Amino acid sequence: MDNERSGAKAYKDTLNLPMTAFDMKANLTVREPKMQARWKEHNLYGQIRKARAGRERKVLHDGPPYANGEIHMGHLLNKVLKDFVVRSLTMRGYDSPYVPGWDCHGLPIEHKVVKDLGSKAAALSQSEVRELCQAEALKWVGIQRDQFRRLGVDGDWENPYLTLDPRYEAGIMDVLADLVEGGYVFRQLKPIHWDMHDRTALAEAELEYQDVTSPTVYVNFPLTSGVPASLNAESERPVWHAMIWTTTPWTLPANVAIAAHPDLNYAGIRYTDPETGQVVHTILAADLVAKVTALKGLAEVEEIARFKGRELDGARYQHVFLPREGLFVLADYVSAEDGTGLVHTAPGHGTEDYQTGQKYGLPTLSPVDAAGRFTDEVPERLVGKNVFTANPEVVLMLKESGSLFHELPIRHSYPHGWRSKKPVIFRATYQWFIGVDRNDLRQKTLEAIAGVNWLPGWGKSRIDAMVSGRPDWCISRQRAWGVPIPVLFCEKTGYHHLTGESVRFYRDLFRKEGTNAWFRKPLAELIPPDLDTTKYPVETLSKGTDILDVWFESGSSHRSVLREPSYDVGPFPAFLYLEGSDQHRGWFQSSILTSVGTTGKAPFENVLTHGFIVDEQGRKMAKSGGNAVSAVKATEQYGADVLRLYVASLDYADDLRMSERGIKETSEAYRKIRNTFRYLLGNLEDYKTFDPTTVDLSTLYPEDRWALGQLNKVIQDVTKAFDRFEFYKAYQRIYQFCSVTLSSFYLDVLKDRLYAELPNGPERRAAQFVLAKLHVDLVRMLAPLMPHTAEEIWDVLPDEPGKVASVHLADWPIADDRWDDSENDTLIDAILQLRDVVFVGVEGYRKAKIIGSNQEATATALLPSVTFKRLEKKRELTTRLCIVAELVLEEAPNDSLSGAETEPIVVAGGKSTHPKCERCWNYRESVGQDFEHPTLCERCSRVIRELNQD
RNA sequence: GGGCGUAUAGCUCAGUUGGCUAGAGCGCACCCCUGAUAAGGGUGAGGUCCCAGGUUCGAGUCCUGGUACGCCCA
Repeated sequence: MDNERSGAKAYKDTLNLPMTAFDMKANLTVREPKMQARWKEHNLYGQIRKARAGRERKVLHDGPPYANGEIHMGHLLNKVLKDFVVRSLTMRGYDSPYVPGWDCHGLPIEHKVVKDLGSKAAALSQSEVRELCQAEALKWVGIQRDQFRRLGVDGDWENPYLTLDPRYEAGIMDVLADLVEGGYVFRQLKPIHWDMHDRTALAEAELEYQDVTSPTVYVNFPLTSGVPASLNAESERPVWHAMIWTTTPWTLPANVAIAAHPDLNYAGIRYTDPETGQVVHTILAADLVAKVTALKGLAEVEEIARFKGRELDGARYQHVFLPREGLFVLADYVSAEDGTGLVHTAPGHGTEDYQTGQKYGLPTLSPVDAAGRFTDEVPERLVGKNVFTANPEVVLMLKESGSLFHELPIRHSYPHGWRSKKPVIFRATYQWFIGVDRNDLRQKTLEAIAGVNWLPGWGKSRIDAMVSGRPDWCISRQRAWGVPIPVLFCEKTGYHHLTGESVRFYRDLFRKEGTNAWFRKPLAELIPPDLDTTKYPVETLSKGTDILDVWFESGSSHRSVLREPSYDVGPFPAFLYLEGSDQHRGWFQSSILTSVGTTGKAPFENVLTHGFIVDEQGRKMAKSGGNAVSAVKATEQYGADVLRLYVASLDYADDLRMSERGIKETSEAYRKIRNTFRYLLGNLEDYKTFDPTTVDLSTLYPEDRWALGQLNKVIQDVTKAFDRFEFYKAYQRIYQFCSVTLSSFYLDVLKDRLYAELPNGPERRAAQFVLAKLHVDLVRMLAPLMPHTAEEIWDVLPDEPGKVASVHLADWPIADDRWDDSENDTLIDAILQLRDVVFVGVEGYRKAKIIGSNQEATATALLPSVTFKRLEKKRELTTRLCIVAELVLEEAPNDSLSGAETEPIVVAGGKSTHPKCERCWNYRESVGQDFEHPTLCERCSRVIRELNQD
């Protein structure tokens, strides 16, 4: 026994078992940062730029994330997808630089800074607040940059674009100057949220909702014309009224219209007012008649007629306490939910009212000053009063005029200022706009949209609908942290100076000193050359205090970055923009509007969008919802390549479900791929000393040629998938190839040859040639998806002529048609079909404990005639691919294969009667025939003999 | 409430112009191997194709109407 065992041990030492320094354990959290440090040290990005210089450019232009907070899964998804694109374009041979950007201005940062300052905020100048905001923004730029780099996203991280960079700010001015010159920019009243305590404008995000009690009134406005015909059937022709309801009586002085829904049913009713005894004819929504009249307990209400709201369109009425007429208009937002179904409309005091006003060309009245007091545009008894304290007075006026139907308080949610905690109002102020219909901007933009390739295709209809329906773009904000609208205005005349020339004057100034110059410099130093100071003396001038909408800033990146030479990411327009589908309203739209307005062209040729990260159940990931998976923590725990692979495995066109479990499953897939490479590397250890060009291609086995042919198909499919940005198809193809084609079939079959044949014999060298080829092509296709692991593998790969220092400098693999052999493919496919059947049969013997491994098994298969004729002369090959001891093939009589006449079946089998070769563990007839090596098969004794000769 | 989108095994995805007894990989269960070993191999079980109508000889695929979820508006 001892002898035998030591003999087996001696034979084992003659095998070529796998051996590699490539670790099975990925340990990505340690390896990846090291790899990244190496890339940084060798300036890999710079090397790639140099290597691709002069090639055709395909530029993915980065949309700037907001420089605030740690990165989350949405950032990870977006940046990783971009990295897939940039890396694959680069490997395909394009010059594809990537300059990441950040959106640095805006409310959230300013809000945070002011909040942190607390009571100290009031003591600081605007410039000082801006300094703090800048520091805050730069802090997050630094943090996010490190987190993006940790994901393996490659780009020009040393020279990113920041919207607070003077270069960038100058570009914004260029865009503004062109738009001003093009006649798109104008000033107009618009209602905004106003805190009358702090005398400041508030953004939506600065509102806090609290319950308050408000006085509400039902008011009858007398019609002066356009009474619906059905109400005038009677001969008496009474005065008809329209009844409105409002929770803000103080806005009635600004009333200019009453809105009805075109399709809603309205009723004309007659009742007797119990207080005055007057008979009143009025109109309100038919469904609300009962509810409203019940408020006053009216006994007798007579309905005269019904009609659709659209019949009121164009009718006129008399204001109840002002000497002017108002107009009946139609609006879809009107409902019969509450009130009267007729909406008091004051364009100066509400967003919907304003939009309706714009549509009908109504004036935007706002007779309220910054402190919330009525101006002298209202009846004298109201002038100077605070709007809220004036409410009772307004009600009194309604009573006196006999128009008040009813009054009652209600409790409802009402917006308050985040700082003052006081109720806010809507107040119309002058804002700057870009007129979407000036110079056919909307039409031109729609044409530009039609010329862009939107992926997925529905992106086009989405943005088309948005642009078609959007109102004029309000580009001014009443904040400190942003790019100023550089306008000087004359306090005496109200003249506002904003011209192409003046804006370009500031462009040059900002380029040198940044926009802080606007806030710091005395006005005398900010006089543009084209401002006539004889007409508008300096002492009558003031600086505008508005800043630009941040969407205008980021929407100017096609000018500030693509056309800014110091960034080197041109040309304009860009090859691709790639963002979440929310950017159809955001960045894509602000970019195309400013680009069409200034150049007549879209800034992008292709726009690719992705969905949103949702949790396992498909619900959105909310920071507060407790279902969010932290991108930073997940990267620390599982490694960037695993998360990248996770992203790659999902179809991003739709929403992406992400969960801890999903990451774990991807880790499994990662390990499978890693182990497949480890096996390849383990069998290539001694291949380094071999020149693959000396391989005689005729020594390749049929399965080798087949495997190379399969690789060709993978290359073709994966290349197509990358071309279409369908990364999940690339991932699945590669993964299933590794798992099924290689691991469970080809590599399993290859073990015998790799381990047992002569190390440098033609049999083993042929196999190694295939392994090397598989390796070098697969690793390059994986490089965009898992750059760290690909590089790690690349390091271990045998040196070949022309092998570059990094896989990321390598070229994309190309299918080699030398391996395409359809006849051979048909043969192997037939064997694979047989193999499946044999395995089912063999599994039965295994379950019955007759055999253990396949190597012990024999089987007899009945084959359809066609298959039999194809395989009968390939018995050795067939047996080898099935990894069994013996396979007997028999031709089936025509009638014996019931049903499926094309399918082989296994009719007999069991354990082989041949002895087991002690070296290769195959059961072979030839074992025992060699006198010197009685426990070996013929092949193994031959190999041993040859080994001993050396 | 409106616009745009999505819905096939536990998970990720295939299912061309209607012909499916609906596929793949992973996961899972069971088994084998112990010379890829914190690896590797095999077999197998999983699906009212979101729901309800309709067109058709026949619908996962076409039509209509819902439901759920997401993005953007209101």
